[in-house]
Amino acid sequence: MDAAILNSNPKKSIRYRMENSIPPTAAPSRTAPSPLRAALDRSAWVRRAITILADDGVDGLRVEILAKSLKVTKGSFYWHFKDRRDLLDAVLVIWKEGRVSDIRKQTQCQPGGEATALLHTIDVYAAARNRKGIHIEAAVRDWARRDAQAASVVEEVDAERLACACRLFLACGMSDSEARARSVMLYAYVFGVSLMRCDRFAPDLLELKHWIADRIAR
Amino acid sequence: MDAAILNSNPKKSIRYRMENSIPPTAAPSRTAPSPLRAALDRSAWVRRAITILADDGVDGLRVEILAKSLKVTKGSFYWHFKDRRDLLDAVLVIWKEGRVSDIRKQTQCQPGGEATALLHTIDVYAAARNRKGIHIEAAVRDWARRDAQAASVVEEVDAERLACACRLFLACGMSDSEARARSVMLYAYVFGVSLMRCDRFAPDLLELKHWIADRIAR
DNA sequence: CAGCGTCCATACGGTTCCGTATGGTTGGAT
DNA sequence: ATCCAACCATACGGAACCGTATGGACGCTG
Repeated sequence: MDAAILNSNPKKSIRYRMENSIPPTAAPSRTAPSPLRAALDRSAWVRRAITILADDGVDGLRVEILAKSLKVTKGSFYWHFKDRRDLLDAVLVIWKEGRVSDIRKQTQCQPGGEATALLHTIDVYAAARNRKGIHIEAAVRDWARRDAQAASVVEEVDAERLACACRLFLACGMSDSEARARSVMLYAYVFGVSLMRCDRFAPDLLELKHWIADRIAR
Repeated sequence: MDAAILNSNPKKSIRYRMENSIPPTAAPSRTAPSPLRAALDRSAWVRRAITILADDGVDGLRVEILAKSLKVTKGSFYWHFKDRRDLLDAVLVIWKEGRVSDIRKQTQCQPGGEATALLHTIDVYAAARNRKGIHIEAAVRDWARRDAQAASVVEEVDAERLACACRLFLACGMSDSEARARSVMLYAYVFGVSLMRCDRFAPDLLELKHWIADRIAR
């Protein structure tokens, strides 16, 4: 609701062939044709970029590396994107959309099922199985420490997640301040475990996590 | 081609200064010579390197940037360090020593004061006041995602911290598994809050933090 | 078939950074 | 006075990348 940043810019699909000042004249022609070798589109570049981001961080996300990863040259990249910054912004938009839709899906529940939905949310987000998502999350958060745009996106995602959790806590009958405190505790814990290396300290990590989740949610 | 023969210096294979962090206790006559412009030593380089690491991450820690930050050229750097990796290893050693000694200092207490020591530890580590330490922590942890050496150091630091907290919980009379679970929850929370941007969501963050700390430690 | 838009390859100049080679300066020991 | 070791500057080759310029292949359309 309060999302002030609406990304409804219709001119976002400008191709960057030349710096001619002529905007695309509507171009109401049909969708992408299908040549024999499937042409890459923006989303394919962004998807692969997110994979590289997860592995190597923002500073490791280089256009020539990315192009080589897609078996093309950067001549293709600069047709789809104005520059590297343009790619990074697109990555942030896609990541934000995915995180917002995901947290809404994870926290939706029937009336009365809020407590189990909370435990489910903690379980999903604190699980080590979704390693790629965790790596992306860590990379974006580290990126946000030095980039204002990334910081803004992280803040919006955090706000959405906190609001989703808070809604569940409130539905469980908690006070406003307790619901907010538990929400902060929930996500702080979830983000924290993804950073820690406690395998040696806690061989029974799964049981510990269940104990902790129970203590956060109830 | 035969220019090496003209050089009368027989040993020129190693130009950079050896020996890592152990101060030379031998060589009694060798005190610090004080030229007009104080010469840099390894620790000065490492200290400044950690500052840059906090701001720009590992990938932003470049030897030419670092040298310029110290008002010298990299010719000086390569006298003190074998290469960039040598500097990074030294950074890890110094960081680890500092974190281990710090957590031991924070968690030491008189018998009977374990509960307050726990609250104090949470308060110190979750406080946003030590911003530089948080940034270093985040940078090192992100670094550890792609570097085995850094990952090893992070693991050791985490193990030491978990052990320190666990000791306090055990002294409070908790069972072994509960003490370990609470330790994991404590540090996961502490690391997590340092990553979150919840100012907008929780204007009364201090009260929330106290509520959370009480719930973790008690 | 001629023309145009789409998508990609190639080539190039420029910047940043690494690591090495080598020379210069300084202060203390001999 | 001289020599040496500590410490730093300068210069260089090479690699990795960025962004631009330009042309080519290919399919669609008039």
